[in-house]
Amino acid sequence: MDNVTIKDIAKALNLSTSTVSRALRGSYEINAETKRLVMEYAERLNYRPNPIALSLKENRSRAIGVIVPQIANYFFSQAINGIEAIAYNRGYHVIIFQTHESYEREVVNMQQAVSRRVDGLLISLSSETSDVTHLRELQDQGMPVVLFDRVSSELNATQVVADNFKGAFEATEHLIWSGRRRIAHLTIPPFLSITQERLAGYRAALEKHGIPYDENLIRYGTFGPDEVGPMVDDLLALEPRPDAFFTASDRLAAGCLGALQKRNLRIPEDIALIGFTNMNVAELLAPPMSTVVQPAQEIGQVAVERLIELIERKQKAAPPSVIKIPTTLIARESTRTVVK
Amino acid sequence: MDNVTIKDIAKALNLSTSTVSRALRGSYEINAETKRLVMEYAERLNYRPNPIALSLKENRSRAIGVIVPQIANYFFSQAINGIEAIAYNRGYHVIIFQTHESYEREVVNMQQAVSRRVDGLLISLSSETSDVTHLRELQDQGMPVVLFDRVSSELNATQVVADNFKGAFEATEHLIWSGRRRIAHLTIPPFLSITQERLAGYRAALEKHGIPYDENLIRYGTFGPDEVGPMVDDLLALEPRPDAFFTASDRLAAGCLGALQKRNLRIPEDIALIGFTNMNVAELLAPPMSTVVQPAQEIGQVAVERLIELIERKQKAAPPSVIKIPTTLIARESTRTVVK
DNA sequence: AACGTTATCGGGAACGTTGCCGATAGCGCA
DNA sequence: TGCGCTATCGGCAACGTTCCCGATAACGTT
Repeated sequence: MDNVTIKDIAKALNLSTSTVSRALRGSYEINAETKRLVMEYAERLNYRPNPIALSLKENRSRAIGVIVPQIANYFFSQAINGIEAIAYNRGYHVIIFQTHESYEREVVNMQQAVSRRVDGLLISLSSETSDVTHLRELQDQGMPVVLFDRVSSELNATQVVADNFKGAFEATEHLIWSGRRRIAHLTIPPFLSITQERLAGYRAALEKHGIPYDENLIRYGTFGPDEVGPMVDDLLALEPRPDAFFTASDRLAAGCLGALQKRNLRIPEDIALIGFTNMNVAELLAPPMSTVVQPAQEIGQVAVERLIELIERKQKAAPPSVIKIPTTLIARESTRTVVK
Repeated sequence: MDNVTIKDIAKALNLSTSTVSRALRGSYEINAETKRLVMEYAERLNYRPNPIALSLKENRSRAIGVIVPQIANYFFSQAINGIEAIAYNRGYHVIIFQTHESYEREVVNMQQAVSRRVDGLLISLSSETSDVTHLRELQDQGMPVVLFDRVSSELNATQVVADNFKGAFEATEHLIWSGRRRIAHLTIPPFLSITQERLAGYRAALEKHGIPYDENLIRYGTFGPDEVGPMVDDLLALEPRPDAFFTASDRLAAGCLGALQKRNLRIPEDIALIGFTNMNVAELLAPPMSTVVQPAQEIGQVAVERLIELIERKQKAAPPSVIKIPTTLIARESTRTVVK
């Protein structure tokens, strides 16, 4: 009852494998009657071409490797959702790898993806990754690579990101407009390009409104467990105390909110809070949290579209570029203007 | 600079492919010196065996197919997280398929997974799936299959689920203990086994406490968009009005919370709310939401462990069984006892 | 001296598919 | 009659790997 091969059909019908193969792909040089015979028999036996044999022959797998730090993360699961949907429609499968924020694991995953002969690679860098030579080598070997979200400017590859500068600029300006002037920024590791872009947006907004930039207000998380509490305490101890927190991720935003609640600080009266996030329950939090929404699914879709383009038109590929997907600011209770 | 094969090594070293192959796997019948030569050369050229060729030869792919309704969902992304982690350690890769709650898509995905020659299949049924003959046929063909979460009792396969009965029982009893007696249950489609189990737990708790079961209090969602609002309105119009909502999923719980807030109903004063969920921000909601926590990651881990066991010891496999992973009730503000 | 044993290696088939090159037969045409 | 053309099909190699079967030489044993 096992897998039917072209050979089985050939034997049963007293034909050669070549004939069967060509009949199945509707070649013009096969007699219509023979074609019908083969087709019917194949249908009856539920013949499915063996993609492994095809991969071996054509040296391609019709699979796309996706390397992300973590699947169980609002942003990445939404992005993968977008990726899978498009890939499916284009006849590609998606193989998932998690780095768990480990550089070493990222390299291993990359090698495994390569040895699996994926046709292309979609990657969002781990927070430990500061050196991208492994990816550069991969590119040099001709592997189509597209980065998304956690990208690196040191790589000459197509990159798809949210418009982090603009998003951060708007978030910061929104806080300023709502009366805050001492705005802390809790963010992710500094060598990630998205961190730098957001920081730049933050600084630009401060500058525009004549607020001096204070390095002490910036804190870099490391994705470690339970690190948000101490960071928050540290910031609250500053003189004068910050009157707003702008966080760079879901995890930091939620962590901040929890930490502030535990310390009995009122939001937005004592401290305003806005996050860079994809949480769809932001509105249901206490208080409803203002957010800069990253279009995670769209980022995934655009990234995989570009990748497939690279795969299928390898020669005359569009030159590498950075594609920015606009973010949306949603103001809620957590950044309400408070009259003192 | 492309992929080195065993043939390249053989040619360069003036050996046969057989010798190289055996040298690389450390066969005893190869001269130590030759072995060293081959190993060193392979190392230098960064030789990696082609897994596609291996797959073709061994008729296995070292890949596991995972079919879920949606990746961008707290439960499933956590489950996939657990799956990937274990699979990675056991040398398997994970290929993701989404059904988007479509039966048709589920069948197609299954066929694709088969034709990709996955070594085994992990599946959580779509909400449209009432007929499981496609899976039964798959099993009959000898494909190892493990179901998780959305399982079907009509299939003689290993199934890994949360202890839905006990979880629902505890949730309901918790509501009763906190003084509620008219408890509505918003749940998912009725032909899913988890729905039935939860409903049974709910009824058992009611019965234990002498509360009559009222069919009108049960509402079945269909995963459609914006369906929660009308369901809530409908329930609120009942006489007497329910004093508690027990929801069966993240989406329903969050939807309920939002709908109740919009209708200016106080939680827990007017209505208590408890969810079956995996949201890690439940504590940060307004009010902090009581939940029955499903161990999503553990469910994924156990499921993939069983699957790999099935794959690797196909003959003397453990008989199919239903594995229940315990849930945890976390009581928060949303179900606080209210003194009237 | 004849034979068996051991150590070491090569040849070739096989996994399933495709595609290049032929092979054959029928037919039209000069 | 002989040539070329077309329609239709088969043989074979190739993709990268493993493994069964031999092959060879050196050596020990009777």
